Amino acid sequence: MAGYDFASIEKKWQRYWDENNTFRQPNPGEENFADNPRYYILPFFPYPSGAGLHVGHAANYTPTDVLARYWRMRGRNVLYPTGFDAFGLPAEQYAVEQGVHPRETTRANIDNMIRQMKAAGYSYDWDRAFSTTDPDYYGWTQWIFLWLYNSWYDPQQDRARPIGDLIHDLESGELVVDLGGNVVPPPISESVEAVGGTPGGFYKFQELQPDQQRRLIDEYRLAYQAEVPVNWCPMLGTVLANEEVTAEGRSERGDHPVYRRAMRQWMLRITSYAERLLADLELVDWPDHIKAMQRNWIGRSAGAEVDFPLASAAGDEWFEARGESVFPAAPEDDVIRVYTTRPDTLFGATYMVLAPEHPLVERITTDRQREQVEQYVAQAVNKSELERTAESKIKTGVFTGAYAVNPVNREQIPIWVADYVMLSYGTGAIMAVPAHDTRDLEFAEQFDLPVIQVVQPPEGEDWRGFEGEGTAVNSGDYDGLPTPEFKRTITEDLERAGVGRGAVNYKLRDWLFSRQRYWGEPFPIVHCRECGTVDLSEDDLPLLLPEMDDFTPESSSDPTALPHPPLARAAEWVKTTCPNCSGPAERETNTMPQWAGSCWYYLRFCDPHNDRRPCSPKLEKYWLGPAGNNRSGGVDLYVGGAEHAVLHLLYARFWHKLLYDLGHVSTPEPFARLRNQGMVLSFAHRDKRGMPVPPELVDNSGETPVHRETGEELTETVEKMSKSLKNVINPDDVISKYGADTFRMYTLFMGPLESEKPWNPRDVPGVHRFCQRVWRMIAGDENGSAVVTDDPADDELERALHKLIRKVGDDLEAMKFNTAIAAMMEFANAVQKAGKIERSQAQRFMLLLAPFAPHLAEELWRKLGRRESLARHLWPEYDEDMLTEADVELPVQVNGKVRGRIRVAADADEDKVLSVAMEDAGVARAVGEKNVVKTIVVPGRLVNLVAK
RNA sequence: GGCCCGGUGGCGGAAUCGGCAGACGCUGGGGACUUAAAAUCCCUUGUCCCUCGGGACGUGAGGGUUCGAAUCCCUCCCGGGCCA
Repeated sequence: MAGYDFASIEKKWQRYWDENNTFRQPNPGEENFADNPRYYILPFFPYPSGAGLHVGHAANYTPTDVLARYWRMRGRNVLYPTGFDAFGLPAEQYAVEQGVHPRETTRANIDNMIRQMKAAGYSYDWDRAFSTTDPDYYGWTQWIFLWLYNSWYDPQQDRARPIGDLIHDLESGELVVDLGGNVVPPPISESVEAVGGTPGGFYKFQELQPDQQRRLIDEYRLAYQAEVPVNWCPMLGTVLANEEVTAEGRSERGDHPVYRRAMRQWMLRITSYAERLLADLELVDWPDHIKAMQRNWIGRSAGAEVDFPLASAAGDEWFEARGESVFPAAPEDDVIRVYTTRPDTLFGATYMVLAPEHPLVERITTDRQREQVEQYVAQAVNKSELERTAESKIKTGVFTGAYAVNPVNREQIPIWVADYVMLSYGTGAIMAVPAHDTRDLEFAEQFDLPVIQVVQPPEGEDWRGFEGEGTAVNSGDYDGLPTPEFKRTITEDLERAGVGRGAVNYKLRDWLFSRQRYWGEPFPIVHCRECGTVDLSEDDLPLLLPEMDDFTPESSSDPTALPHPPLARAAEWVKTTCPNCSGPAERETNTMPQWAGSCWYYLRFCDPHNDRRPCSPKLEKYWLGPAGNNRSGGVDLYVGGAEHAVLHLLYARFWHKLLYDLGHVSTPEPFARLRNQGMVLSFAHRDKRGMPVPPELVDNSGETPVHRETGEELTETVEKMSKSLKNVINPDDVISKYGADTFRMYTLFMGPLESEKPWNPRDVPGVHRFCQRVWRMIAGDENGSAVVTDDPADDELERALHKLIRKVGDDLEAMKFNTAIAAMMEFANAVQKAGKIERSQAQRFMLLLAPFAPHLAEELWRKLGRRESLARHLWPEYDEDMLTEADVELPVQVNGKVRGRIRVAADADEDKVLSVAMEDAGVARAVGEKNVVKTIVVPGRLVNLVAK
């Protein structure tokens, strides 16, 4: 009898699965497709790195693999793919460091990760795998970008539409252009006639010059170029997203200084979707905290926009004129527009603040203040947003010398410049109400500005700095109104007076979509001297990255250095002809950010080889349409780390909604159900000096861990795995020592999917022992023979097996892998005790074990006389009658404390149960001389007697 | 500061429609097998008291509701996450 040789068993079955395409899932319409209900389960695909797979990946891939295998055995068509998110800064930096082209490092890293995934027995459909760096894939990423570029958001229909529709509506006069350059429906005809033929303040599209027309259209595209303040990192030679910048204002990657600079960049108009991204969270089954983070990030607030005219420009005439017109779409040049969530505190506005980048700053600053203001602005713009919003008590700012008029009481208030106000939030200017806003109060105290109470807080609270709701005071006729009512009333009044209107604001900003790096998707865009920015046609995709020997970015320590994208050096590639006029033109040399490729990969997996579109509508409907419990449509189960709670998940939702609006997908949300796996931590040991000690030098045999060589006592902590702590667990090591099945089982047995838990090397052998025990049960070894028999089944064990079948199934569907394994261990212990297991019982047990320890289960299945793989064998059924027993044991409590146990028939009535309970010796002793005044019988659970 | 999640033996964790706290695994202790060890198997392992029958205490702390609370409510402490 051979022992449990996991290494050869696992290799054998991995080869078998590969050779037999066991996990290949045909699409509808393909050969061998069976018309079954689907299950689409997707782990976040990995970013291939030189370090390969770590146990954090396994915490995601193992549970999803178990479920994929389970649902296959439940007769579903399981779409269980993976791929690689391989463009971006980390891969490129790694390549630069290795001096190898990123294509090659990426390829090598992917190959290594595939090897590791196969070694862990993951049952992906490898036919569907791809990398975001494959031209066949990124061509379609570019294709989606073209749709972003060629679409606009129609607020009337509340959806994106082709840009051609906008042009059509403008040309036909269904839309006109107002003075502020906004596309609006034409004013109602009477008012047009009232001013005599030409609608005052509006242009027809045809009245604009061609280049004006082009600029207007460009302003409406969902992908557009704009001069925006960005995080410019000259050492990396690229701009960075906020999340790629640390709190200290340095690059996450490499820790280089990052500067705030205005630069012309590609942006995606995700803000158009803010409301729907928020509202549609209702449709999906996601963890509450992830939804909360998204809501937070979108940051919807309702309030009012209010115009404060400059004192120099505003007499009574200004207010009269406003009273007779409507609130303009854009404020005049001598008006400061603010956004506030608290219009009820307008009477407490004692000063105003402009963001340093606000265009008005330069114009309104008086000569006396100019030098000071300019100095201040110059230093403020280099600060990162994080530094500026950081909760520091010390506020900075400079008075401009100018004043504005508060529209509610016509009082003049000073205008300051301060960096605690962001240009990108609201209108870039605020009215400061120091009495009821902490930051305004800190600022006012710093600069000795007046503080006027306008909200009376509830009893017992200090009004100074009170930000909650209360009752109005010092607010003229509004005094006495509760905050919510005040807000409503004054918003209406402001609107009537033409100086304000209700407004909704979002913290969400448009998505900075360009990077000055080599390793990303090229933009399918050319710049033509005659035609301006021109998009490539679909037929020109994919636009391949040019071959470059030197792809390194231009690095500089000079904060004023200009970005030089590496692609700009590919002269041959850059030089092209304009698709529009055939004149000379240059290609766009920015590349897309790392997030682009992951925005739609879940869709491509449905139809990965399609060369005519990203995904056929038929396959999209089959794999992603509403089905069963999944009413919203989208991936049935998406599992990944919480660190992508906002960005990836928001970006992907945004792209999906665009594709939905344009009719390329049939549902509004991409991921119906989302779960986060918890982080895997690891024990770290340190000696007295605090130096990390690697695990092989730690002796755990005593009470406290000691150094194996020096005998020194070590401290033990649980921390994130890191090279510096020497506590990284390498899956390859675990698999070679214990096998993939043990590796998988331990990953699941550690604790619940969603909680963070430490990898404890001392616990792994426990799970391995279970695998050994199962092996011996069926195969036997030198220490004993197998206990499988063909004798008739033992009734008690049969009942235990039925309970196990139910338990494992229920736990899998609830994703409680750890308790499912515990139950299988209990069953194995019961078999051990019984000393035998009937063949069909052993077979059914193997089916239950198969999703968790597939190699072991396949091998033993075969040893039990089955010829075919069990990967698609039907999951065993349990019999409801086998779950109940004739007798039950009930604990009997006296005054809430267990004093005895009784055995009664499961269907015994209350009187019978009570009479048996009273006879129990322990119960009788506890009741003693007292009288039983109340009895509680919970059928099947317990008996409680209240004695006094 | 706000919001969310969590706190259970020596360790990871079970048990949450209120019903036997500590399943399962690890660790520790004892034993069997062995010349010995490994492997395997059996017993035991929350704390304290004990006349060995049992008893008291016990799920971060304190209070409450209830026949009964790890579970529900209130106050507080600690840890983690997100946002300010």
